[in-house]
Amino acid sequence: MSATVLPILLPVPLDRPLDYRAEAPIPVGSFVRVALGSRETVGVVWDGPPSGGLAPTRLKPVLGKLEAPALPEPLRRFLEAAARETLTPLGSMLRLVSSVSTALEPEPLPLGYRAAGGARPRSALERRVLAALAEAGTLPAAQLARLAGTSRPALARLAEAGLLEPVVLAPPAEPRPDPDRPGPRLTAEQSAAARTLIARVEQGSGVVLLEGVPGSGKTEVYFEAIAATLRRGKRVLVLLPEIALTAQWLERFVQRFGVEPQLWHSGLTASQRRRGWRRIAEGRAPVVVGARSALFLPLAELGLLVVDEEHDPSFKQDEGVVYHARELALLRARLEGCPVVLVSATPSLEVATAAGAVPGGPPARPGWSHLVLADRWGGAAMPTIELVDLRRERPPRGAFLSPPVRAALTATLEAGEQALLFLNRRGFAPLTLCRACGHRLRCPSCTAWLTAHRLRRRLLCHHCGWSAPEPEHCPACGAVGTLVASGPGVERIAEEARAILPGARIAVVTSDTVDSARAAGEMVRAVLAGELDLLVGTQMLAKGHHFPRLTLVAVVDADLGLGGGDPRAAERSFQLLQQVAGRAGRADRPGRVLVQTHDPNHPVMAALARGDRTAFLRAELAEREAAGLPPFGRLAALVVSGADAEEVRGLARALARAAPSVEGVRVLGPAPAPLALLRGRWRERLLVQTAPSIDLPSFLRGWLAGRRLPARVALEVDVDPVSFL
DNA sequence: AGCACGCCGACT
DNA sequence: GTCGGCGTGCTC
Repeated sequence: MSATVLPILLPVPLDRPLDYRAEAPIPVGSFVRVALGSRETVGVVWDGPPSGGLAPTRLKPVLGKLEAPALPEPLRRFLEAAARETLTPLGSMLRLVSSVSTALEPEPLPLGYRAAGGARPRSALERRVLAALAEAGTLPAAQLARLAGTSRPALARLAEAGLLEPVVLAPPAEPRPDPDRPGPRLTAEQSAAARTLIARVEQGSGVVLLEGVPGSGKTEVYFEAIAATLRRGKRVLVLLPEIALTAQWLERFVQRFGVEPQLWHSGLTASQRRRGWRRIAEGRAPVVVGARSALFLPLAELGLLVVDEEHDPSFKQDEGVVYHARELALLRARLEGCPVVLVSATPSLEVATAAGAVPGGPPARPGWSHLVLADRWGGAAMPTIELVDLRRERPPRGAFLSPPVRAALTATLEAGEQALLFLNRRGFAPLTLCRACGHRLRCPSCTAWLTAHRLRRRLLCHHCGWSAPEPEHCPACGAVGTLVASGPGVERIAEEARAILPGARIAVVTSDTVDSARAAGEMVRAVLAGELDLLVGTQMLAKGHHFPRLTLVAVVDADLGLGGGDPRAAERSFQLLQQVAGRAGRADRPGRVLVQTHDPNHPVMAALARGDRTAFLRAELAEREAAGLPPFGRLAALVVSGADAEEVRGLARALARAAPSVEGVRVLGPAPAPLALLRGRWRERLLVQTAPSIDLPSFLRGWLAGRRLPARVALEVDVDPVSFL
């Protein structure tokens, strides 16, 4: 009797597998049920020797193997590498893979019936049932019940009585995407780009930046790479920012491939997730399209990974397991042995640099290349961008729209066209203060002002969700009627626009007013149908949609995203403003973009006005190089947080003192984090800046190893932070 | 992540 | 006198 000892990885925050005992060996990668403490959980048989920390006789037994395909080897290696890179316990990574626990049991196969041998009907019902079966032979239960005018329980009774014989049916046929359906005719430029991508697919490696303005056909070009992958019998994973998973994208996919891809995003119901996960694990989904969490799906035989809207900040997951889906996509592709296509109209500085896409910047990294689609389909012109200097073109007292913007709005609506006012700030006003005593209303559990929301008549904290009705008197001095809203939010801009444009049909578009896929679809429909004249919205409006009648975009406060000491602020701001500008004039009508700023000489504004993205990237890159910031080095942010401010400060300081002194590593801080108080917890932040020669995750592990903080104090490590908030 | 174990306040 | 708060630590 030879019992086997197996290392089993569990979906709990442990950084190694635990040993269990089994009667017989179980293949590596298998999903198994085991006891953990007093509960039962599902783990995965891991590679390598058992840890041997406990004598085999003291080990708990494996309770059973689940009927699910084994976790493929490249995915296991990926989880290990991703855990190392993000300083996350390996077990926490597994949790991201198998969050759908019920999916681990196979779906019941559909039940059907056929007539039992020598069956004789003894009633009207039985005659109808047998008649229905006479032609087809075997029918699915639901269909038979319908045809015979009865119910499924009734059929079950007939089977019990021996009249019917239950049959396990084959699963319904799944239509597969057809790579050989004719796609749209590609231009010479697009075909050339598609051929390059196909060559990467055939070679099974490489990273390609596919850059092109909106409407240049990027999607159709990478569809050809998807087709080539399918012809080779391999699978495809496409990552998109959550909101870009639109009906429009799916429509184009269906047009090209004849069927819908397998979707994966947070909006799926539990049963859709279960079925989808199962399909993917069993290799029945050749193309999976999803948001960042799709990166952890158990696809095998991956032949191509696409990250569309590569620059989008929402690829960064910053709660729970902190990771950047684009960076981890590159890692997974390397371990799977497949190429990656990164797609964007406004590539991130990191990607542009690595792909050698910044003129005057460093050459492409080995294996990276850059493709540009320069032409807009149908020859639509890019809009012109004009700066409005707010120091000269002053808005009226208490208002935020300057005379040129007011005039342009009026003219656009009079011409029967549509306009968009962009301000990346929800609510009515970002601050409420007391005219009598100067008191400012702040969140009780964050270092943040409360935002006034007039539509809901409440004050909200945008950081923790705290909210309260608008008070009637000042909480500090008690004066009544002295509280005034200060500064602009989209609701206030809409109010101002209503005064300028009497009778105009105006919609406020933010996550408060458009909070579901259905609401978004309805908004898009209303704009396309010409039922709206003016949209006032946040970054929600910055991307994706094609509004042919929209010819004017005005940016209310272009300076908003700058400042704040974030090294990526300029880049992000430029990207966002460029994306917003791209909403104007997409069909045959020329677009006009007005950008209100207090600082027209700021490099971001100057580059926008000149339409000179290259010069901007080059200047930004030079600054990053001088400062040793990414992509010329790496950053990590460590945030210590807890309810006791003094304790948090002390621990953060002790952590900084314990940092090993290494050439090429700078540890800055601690300093109060930008939100020094968040959800009632005080936060101190340390920044780690390393030279390219340093392995940042290893340095962090060496530093933090064995350092224990009391459980009431948390340490969050963010490797390669995107935002510094 | 759960879950049990352990040491200090308001109750049948 | 106990029930239970959550702070702390372990899980093969």
